[in-house]
Amino acid sequence: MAPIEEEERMTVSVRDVAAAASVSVGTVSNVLNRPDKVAPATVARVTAAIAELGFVRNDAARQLRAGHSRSIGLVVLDVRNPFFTDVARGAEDRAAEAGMTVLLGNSDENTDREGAYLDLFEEQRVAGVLISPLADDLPRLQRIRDRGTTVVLVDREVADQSFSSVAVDDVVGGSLAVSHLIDTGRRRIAFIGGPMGIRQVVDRLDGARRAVAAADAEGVSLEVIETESLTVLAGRAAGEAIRERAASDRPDAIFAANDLLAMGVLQALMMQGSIDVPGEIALIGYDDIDFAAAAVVPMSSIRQPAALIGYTAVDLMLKEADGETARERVVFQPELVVRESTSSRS
Amino acid sequence: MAPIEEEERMTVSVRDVAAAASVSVGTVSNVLNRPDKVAPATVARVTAAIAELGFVRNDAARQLRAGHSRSIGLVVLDVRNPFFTDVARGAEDRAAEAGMTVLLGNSDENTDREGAYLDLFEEQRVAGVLISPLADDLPRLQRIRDRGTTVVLVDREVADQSFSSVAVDDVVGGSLAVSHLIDTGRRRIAFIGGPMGIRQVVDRLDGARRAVAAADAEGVSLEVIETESLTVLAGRAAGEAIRERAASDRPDAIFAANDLLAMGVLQALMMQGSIDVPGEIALIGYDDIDFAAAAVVPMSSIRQPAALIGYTAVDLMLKEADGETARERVVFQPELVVRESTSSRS
DNA sequence: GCGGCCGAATGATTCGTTTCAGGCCGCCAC
DNA sequence: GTGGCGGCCTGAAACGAATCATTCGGCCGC
Repeated sequence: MAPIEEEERMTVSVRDVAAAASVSVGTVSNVLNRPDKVAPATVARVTAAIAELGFVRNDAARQLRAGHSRSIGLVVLDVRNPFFTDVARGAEDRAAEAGMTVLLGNSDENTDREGAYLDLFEEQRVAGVLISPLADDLPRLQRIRDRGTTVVLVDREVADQSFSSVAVDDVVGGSLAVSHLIDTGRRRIAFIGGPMGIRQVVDRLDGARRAVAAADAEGVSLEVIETESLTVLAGRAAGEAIRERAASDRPDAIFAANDLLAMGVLQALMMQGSIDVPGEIALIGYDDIDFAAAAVVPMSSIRQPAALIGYTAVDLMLKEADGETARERVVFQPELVVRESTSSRS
Repeated sequence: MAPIEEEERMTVSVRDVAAAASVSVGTVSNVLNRPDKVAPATVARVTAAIAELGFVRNDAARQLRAGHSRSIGLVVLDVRNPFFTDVARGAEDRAAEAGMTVLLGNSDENTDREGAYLDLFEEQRVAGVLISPLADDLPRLQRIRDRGTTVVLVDREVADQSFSSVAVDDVVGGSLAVSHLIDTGRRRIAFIGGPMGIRQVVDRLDGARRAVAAADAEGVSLEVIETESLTVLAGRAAGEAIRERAASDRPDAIFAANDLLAMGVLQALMMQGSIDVPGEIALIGYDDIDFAAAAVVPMSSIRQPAALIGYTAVDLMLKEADGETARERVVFQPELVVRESTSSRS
């Protein structure tokens, strides 16, 4: 007895469509790609056959022939960070304009995962890779580029012109944040952020240091509290550590390396209403994510044009892939957004 | 004068590797896929050649041969909603266990974009599609399924067993939320959510209605305020409309269809401290995203096991694709999380 | 009536990988 | 000495769409 045929796995190919419409495969391909080159009656016949058979193009075959895909790879540090989803949105918008797609990879601040995505994207022969790189593995990116895949750095610059890049000046951002704290009367400032392998963190801290150095005020100190990641959880841990200190030993202002951290810090400080923000401690974050404005205490932050960064990154990638321009560096300026969490002590 | 050779677009294939290592292409493929079947010395030679030439597998060719890809498509309503990024994380985890990848598509509550992603995924011959469908275009999904792509519904059930699905009982969730509001003494309840094309919204409203009907209290009313989307912005607009009403005309409790909306409503109500939450109006959201706990007024919400939903969805997809089991429906139960935004009037 | 031309359609070939039926060789058992 | 076996390797045949040099047929102009 023959086994029951479970499921008719119908794989309809151009050949089948061609047969059904009594034309050659070449003509089917033309209908698909240059319908104006085919006689209207034929187009109609082929289209009907496609609909009837439920033909769906096989992208793998297309790509194999074309040599490259119509997708763009984007590797970000943390998808759960609204800043990066905004970047992704911007990238998607520009990609859609060019009829392309964005594949989103999440390195989760983890070198191995970052590497896995890079491998994947290279194997997929994506048109380009946009990456917010974790550490300084530029040689690797260079190798990828040398093998023919365009690479654009997101939120990261590199001194020589070896890559196109889109970034925001994080040193200026850090400086803006801390100058603001000093201007509103704070003196014992703490920077919370990490790991120090991440460039953004280092730059923002650098900016903070410069603001302190440049301050036209006395007795300004800067304490650095390193965290293991840039998440709400890490922020909460850091905040709890501060809450447990003697009141005299606490900073009177905190600059968190991003809003996620800042939200965690805020939660920890306010737990059981133990520490008043901004009365006792002022708090400023970075990125100005949507939720910052809706926090327990509406949070001051440094705004970056997230969607625009993504949009521009894809733009540069397309330009470079076209060989149209030389590599290009775009740098946006951050902007201070003042809310209640840094208002002066009443 | 010959034009300068701009860039040596080197496309290294298995054939080149084979030549370099003096073996056949079949052997190179074996080294790549079943190294244990190849003599150690040969493996070493081939591996060296791969490294030297910088060979990178061409996924398109692999896929073409295999007939299907090692990716899973996931279409969500809104990437900016942390609930969905959590679902995506869960899905990624399960996919990674199976050596597969998740492609994330964002329909943005837009039918066209949803359709575009479905087309794309089908052309890519993904192993399966997980979708949180926008409206009731089941026939379309059925067609996709009939053409051989496994489809799993996420956060959506369907009466007959025509699809595997993972969902949370939103009617129960809506009921939980409103019962809680009634239990804490609220009477004039407003439901904020929309568009009504989205099933989750309708079900949560349905649950709300049931809770009102079942209430063991007098004078309970339910007003429905429809929004255009489930975003912070839409919530803010709805909240502003309420703030502008005469105090006597305002509800004393609001149930928002998700936390994003709720955050927007909260922002609007508290603007200039005009309306006290929960004193004047209690507020409860849905999803229990991380930021809910850190809101101006820590927000009560209905918790769903987001990551688990994603994980399970991939799991069901893999099972169904293996033909291992019949289609399966998994339903999780939501959970009430009480915070300050619904505490009783002091 | 014929050469020339043009739009339309053809179909063999290509992309890079995996698979699979064989082939070769050395070794063991009889 | 021969048959059989297993380990290792080979190379041709797919997979499905796109390309492009050809061919076909009809029409115009002379």
